[in-house]
Amino acid sequence: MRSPAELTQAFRQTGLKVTPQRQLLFRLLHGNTSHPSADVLFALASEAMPGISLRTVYQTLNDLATMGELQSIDFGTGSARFDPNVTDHQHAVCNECGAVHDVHVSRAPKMSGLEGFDIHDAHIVYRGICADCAS
Amino acid sequence: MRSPAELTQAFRQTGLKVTPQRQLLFRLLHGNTSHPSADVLFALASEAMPGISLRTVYQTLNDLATMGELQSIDFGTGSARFDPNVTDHQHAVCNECGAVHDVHVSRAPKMSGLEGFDIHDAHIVYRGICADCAS
DNA sequence: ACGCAATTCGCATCAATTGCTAATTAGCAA
DNA sequence: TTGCTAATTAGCAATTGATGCGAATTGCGT
Repeated sequence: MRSPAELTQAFRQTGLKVTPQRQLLFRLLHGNTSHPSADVLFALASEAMPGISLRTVYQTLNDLATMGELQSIDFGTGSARFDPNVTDHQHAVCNECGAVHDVHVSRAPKMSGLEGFDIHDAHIVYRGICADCAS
Repeated sequence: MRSPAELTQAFRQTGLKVTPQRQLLFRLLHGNTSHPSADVLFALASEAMPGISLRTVYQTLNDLATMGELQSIDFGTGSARFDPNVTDHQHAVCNECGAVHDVHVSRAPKMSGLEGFDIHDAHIVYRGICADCAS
């Protein structure tokens, strides 16, 4: 995801308006590696801006996802997680605390057993116990 | 997942009863590689047994999952998919028709960038266009 | 500063799944 | 075979994450 300043330009160029609510979400998401859910972002946003609507949080997240500025990922944890890191990477999910960490793999593994499938992308999810929960 | 006959034994040994509804689901699931949702299974079951409850389908699927006879997988398609194949394999999901295919990878790729994470398992989801939809 | 289209926000709605419970039934034992 | 008892069924209510809707508000180009 680009910086709040760059997003402001991008939104206006697309015909979208830049409201205080959106600016706040830009700031909360930029450089955020915690893979927050909409609920968590709503809680964070509410601290800085009491009265902001959960509906607006969803709206802005969807706009950002549509623009390719962040990706919405379903880890099966009940609610979607949002990741402003759209570069090539994978995820490790802790079975204990639910935290999602960014990881990298050398290269995408080849699959076999299916002819003629045109692969667009591959997502890998590692599950286990993170360092914090192991101690 | 084991055969309907073997499951019958396993259920009784666990103190669970083997009802006609469950026997039907055993048959519908055994050897099934279509990764059906609860809804689809309910539709199939309803053909053979009109009046069967969706609640019962969920109940039996949960029982089977608890016993390790099948796995419930969330591909982010809105509803859980059920896979009676519990051997080591991965999945390819068609972005066009939503079909889920079983695939295999030579070995799980090593991840880097996260120290002290104890990996229990890794799931890989390939997304793209299947052979049928490409033509 | 104006005007219009975009946005906000609260509420209703939706879809997938689970909770609850009265009526039924499987399966063991006599 | 019969009876007993705990498990199961089925229908409906409830729950949760997310979206549709619409009136009031507000960005922002002119």
